[in-house]
Amino acid sequence: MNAVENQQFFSRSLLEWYLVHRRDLPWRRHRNPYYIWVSEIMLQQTRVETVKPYFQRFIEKFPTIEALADAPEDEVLKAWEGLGYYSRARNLQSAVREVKESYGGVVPDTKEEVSALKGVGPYTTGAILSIAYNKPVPAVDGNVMRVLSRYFLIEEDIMKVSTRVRMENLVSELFPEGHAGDFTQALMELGALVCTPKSPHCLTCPVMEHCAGRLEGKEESLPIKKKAKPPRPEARLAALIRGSGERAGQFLIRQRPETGLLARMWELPHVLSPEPAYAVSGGGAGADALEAALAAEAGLRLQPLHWLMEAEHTFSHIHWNMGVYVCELAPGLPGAAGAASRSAERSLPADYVWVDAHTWREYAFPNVFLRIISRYLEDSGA
DNA sequence: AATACGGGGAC
DNA sequence: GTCCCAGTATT
Repeated sequence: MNAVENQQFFSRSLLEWYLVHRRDLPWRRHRNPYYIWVSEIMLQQTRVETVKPYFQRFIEKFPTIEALADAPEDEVLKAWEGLGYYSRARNLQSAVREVKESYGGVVPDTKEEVSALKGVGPYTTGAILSIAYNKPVPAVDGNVMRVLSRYFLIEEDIMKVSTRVRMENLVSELFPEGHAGDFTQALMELGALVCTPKSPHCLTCPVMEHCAGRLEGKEESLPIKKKAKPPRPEARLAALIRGSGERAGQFLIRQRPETGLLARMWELPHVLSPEPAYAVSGGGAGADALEAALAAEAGLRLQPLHWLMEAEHTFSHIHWNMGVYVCELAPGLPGAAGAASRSAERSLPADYVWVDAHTWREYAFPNVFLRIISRYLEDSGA
């Protein structure tokens, strides 16, 4: 069998297999380019099972490009809460607004236009054009790299751009005439269901007999991928600042800046700590450090009351070890008991807001703060 | 080419 | 604990 015959065998077998084994996924029920687009953004670095409920809720809340374009950003972030990589949500809304303004609300169908949209890179460009418009534009993700590296025995580091480009060229040759969308999904579906990262199910694979990786006994060691750097540790101290007097039952949250980590998400006030929480472990040293740092940073005069908990949270590049104290504001300051509280309200930094056991849920928090606040409210019997 | 950017599920 | 997942933007 020559190379061309091998490619034809691969494409035809894979396509046939897909038409039988394709999963019934929410975004596969219609050929709505907006649905495809939303699902592809959500699926970046995120598993299908995680995305399903988010996708359903998101489409219910923002059924059309128009609806998403006109929504407040806060609501979009809230709908994304817990999914991670929140710039995806903000870029998606920004791009949807662009489609509304420049393309009359219709997702464009050329490579140039689609790939120019915010948050849409080479993979998502191919996914939208092939799945929504059945155009033969390659969509090479982790699944596709794994499948191709095994079947065609490609032993290049898949982290390298040059490898992804080689895979894209390969997929372009492999597209079966008139079936671009199904073929794109077939490649990913095989990677998700059969050609899995560990213990691939080769015996049920439709192209096993000509898989070069398996014939060489290398199916478990492919694809080749350089190890990622471990996240750097970062110790932090957080304050659950509860109100007293007429602010009883409330606590203080703040919104993160426009850019960087967890941009525009809400959180409890927290600061970098010289010592990890396990060294502080609820002692006065941590409370003192927190009080001093938050005074310097936000002008808040804290009165730490007691230790709440330790919280660990790992991002891809940072590991937070966070010690959390329950605090109040020193008397005479906003939220504290005392006559001056009304007029002193202005001295709260602009990005700080009081919430209570119900209203806090309207704000979008990263997971680690959802855990901390939930624990606090349980403990306080709210 | 390297790094920033979340979170969770499978082993 | 480790891996890595339907990646993109920025430097």
